[in-house]
Amino acid sequence: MKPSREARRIGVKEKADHDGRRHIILCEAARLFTLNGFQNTKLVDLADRLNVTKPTLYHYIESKEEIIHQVLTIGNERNASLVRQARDSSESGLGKLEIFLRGYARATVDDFGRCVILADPRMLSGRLREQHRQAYRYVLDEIADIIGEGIRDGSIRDCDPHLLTFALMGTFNSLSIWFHHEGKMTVEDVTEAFLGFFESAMAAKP
Amino acid sequence: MKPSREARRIGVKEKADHDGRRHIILCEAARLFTLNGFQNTKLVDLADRLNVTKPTLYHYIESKEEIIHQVLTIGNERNASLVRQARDSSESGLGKLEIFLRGYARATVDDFGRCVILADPRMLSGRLREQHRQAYRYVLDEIADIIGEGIRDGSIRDCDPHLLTFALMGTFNSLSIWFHHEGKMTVEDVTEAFLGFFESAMAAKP
DNA sequence: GATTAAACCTACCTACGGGTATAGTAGAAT
DNA sequence: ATTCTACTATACCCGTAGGTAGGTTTAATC
Repeated sequence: MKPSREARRIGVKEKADHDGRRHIILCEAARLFTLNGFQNTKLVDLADRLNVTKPTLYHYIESKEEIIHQVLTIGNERNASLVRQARDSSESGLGKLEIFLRGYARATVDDFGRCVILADPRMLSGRLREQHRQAYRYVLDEIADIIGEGIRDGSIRDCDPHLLTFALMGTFNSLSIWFHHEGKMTVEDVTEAFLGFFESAMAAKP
Repeated sequence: MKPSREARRIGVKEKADHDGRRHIILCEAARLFTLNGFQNTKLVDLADRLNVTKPTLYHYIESKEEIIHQVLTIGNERNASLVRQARDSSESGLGKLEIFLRGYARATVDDFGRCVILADPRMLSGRLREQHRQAYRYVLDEIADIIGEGIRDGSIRDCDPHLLTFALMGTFNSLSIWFHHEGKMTVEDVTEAFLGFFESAMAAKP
């Protein structure tokens, strides 16, 4: 007497092909990771959320580590794309930096962005850890480059570009910890306030 | 035929009474936690580092969770003490804020300080998590208070105290991730640079 | 309506790591 | 010497969670 499996096969979700479902899994994983942390998120939890059992997950993914890695890759990719978008604009260094930061702030408060910031890379082993480290590093270096450009073109006050990068990223990354969409401030509000705080660091002295 | 236990009982370390040894355990734990992460630090690793076996550890501590909690408590205590120290000085709001931040920067790059920032409180369960949350929160609220005081006494530019707190703490907390004592800059160097970045946020407009 | 491939499930294996039961030793006090 | 306490080790338990073997359902296709 099978328990009347009426609407089975809903599983990972009605519509969507293999890759589509795989992506749904990653989204839900990112959500759970930010919600409960990586180590606290069991594969069964993930499966449950998708109305599926664990082995079904393994139809779409190779291992838990792969899920984490994929989530981080998606996040890193987007950050990299934001950085390119800023860099390829025809603004001054300062302008590019602001373009990036406004995009980054928004990215930082969604599930993938949060994972990138909150994930402890030591969770990953060997090759994957190195891969993530490089992707993360790439963004930081590009920002430092943009800042350097701003210093040269006179739009940003002279300073150590890497230090300013760390300071800015530190501030904006903190969003992923304390910012919640239910609050009274929007990400945009906070972003403008943050940019204001760094006014003197970023605006060149006459 | 016992394996010639020459200098045994060295264990947790020659000199030091019970509480002393307990503290040594916590120090080494903090070191390993910052080095390898919490979840990646096995109790056996900790025991090994102290030339002791796991059961010996349990002579001094109740559980792994207790170790983590104690480490966090030590870190939180020190931060609280820094905050009080700043608050009880007779400086302006801005002066107090700077006193705190200079102390905090130094605290942030040692093992206990790093644990406080890098630890995922979700690791702790129930009461302990709440306790840590409150201790952490206390520091943030006090800083916001100090900033508020600075705004009122005219030493700090008008702004949302909580937002400035998040921005500052975000920047300084990032130290615990990327700062290494082997680098060419000292914490003090970085601190002054960071304070410079926030100059316009913190210096009141005339 | 039989065939097939993708999707899915039940039931299991296994490693790992926190924690313990138990027993033994060192040294101080009696 | 005996005994007591603090300390340490060996050997084990056991829950948990990642991962798998192998069979079943679904739905599209012939």
